[in-house]
Amino acid sequence: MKNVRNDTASRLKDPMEMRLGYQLRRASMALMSDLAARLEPLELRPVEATILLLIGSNPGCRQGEIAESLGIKKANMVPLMAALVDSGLVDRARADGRTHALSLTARGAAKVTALNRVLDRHEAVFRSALGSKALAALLQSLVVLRNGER
Amino acid sequence: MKNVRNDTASRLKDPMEMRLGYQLRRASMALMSDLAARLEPLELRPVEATILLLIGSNPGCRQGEIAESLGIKKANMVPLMAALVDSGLVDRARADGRTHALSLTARGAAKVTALNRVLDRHEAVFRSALGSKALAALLQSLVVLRNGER
DNA sequence: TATTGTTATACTCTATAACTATA
DNA sequence: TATAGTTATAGAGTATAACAATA
Repeated sequence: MKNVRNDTASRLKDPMEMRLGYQLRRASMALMSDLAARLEPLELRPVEATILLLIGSNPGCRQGEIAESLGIKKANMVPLMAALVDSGLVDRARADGRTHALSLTARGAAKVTALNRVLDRHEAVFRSALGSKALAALLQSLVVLRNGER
Repeated sequence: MKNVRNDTASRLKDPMEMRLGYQLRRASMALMSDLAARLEPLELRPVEATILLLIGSNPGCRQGEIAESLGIKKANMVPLMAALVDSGLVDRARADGRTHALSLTARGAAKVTALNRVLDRHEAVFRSALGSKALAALLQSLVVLRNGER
């Protein structure tokens, strides 16, 4: 016997069980950690993956637009984008004197193809755990939470 | 006119719109940021708040149990707990030579009371945006995602 | 010998202010 | 004068390894 207080496994009583924000965060962490592990073979982190997807869907976009869309400060985009350009996945073409038009290179596009396959497999696990009805309701609720916050 | 591509506000097309993990993370961030702002008057960060709640519900628990329950490495609990003890919210009583029994001080208990009021107000905003049926389904789905991850 | 808490440390993420060069 | 991108930097958050005291 390991513990006096509790035969099963000394689990603490959890007062956050009914707290929406807490459960949301823990669920999000579970998915993020699964995703990060699955992206490792592609040598991508989750942020880099979302940036590539965004550029792929919006060729010619600016760095600041991506930052705004992802909720990242523009200052923090600099090293992220530099890494993607350096590894030959993103092309940065001068648009005017202060803006760059971003697009995927051939290697970047191939990476996005592989990436989407990984994402599909990643999501399949969790989608099937929910069922399609609960899944649709969940996605809907998440949008409400994200937009109705203030 | 600000932009050539899009009259409205130059919003990028969002390929992550249907991605569960992404929406989960963004919704979680929205709630976390609202919560952090509401906790500021109490001089608590979200982590500290959850630690206080956990100690309040599990008087006599060990530091390592809290770390495990919250998914925090025990090494990172040290400065967190030290701060809570230093500010007079948590009492650390020697249990045996290597463990401490944690409990709330009177000030800590009062803080938790105020904290629960803040949490209730915080959640009310988001709960009412969803409706009680969607809310119950959401909480259920979050638990499934968190436990069925592997 | 395994466990609890600790130290030291490094790496990532995030936030702010100030700068440049262009528009 | 405002904007896009950049630099530098500071603060959180998180991860690992190694250690002391104790069980």
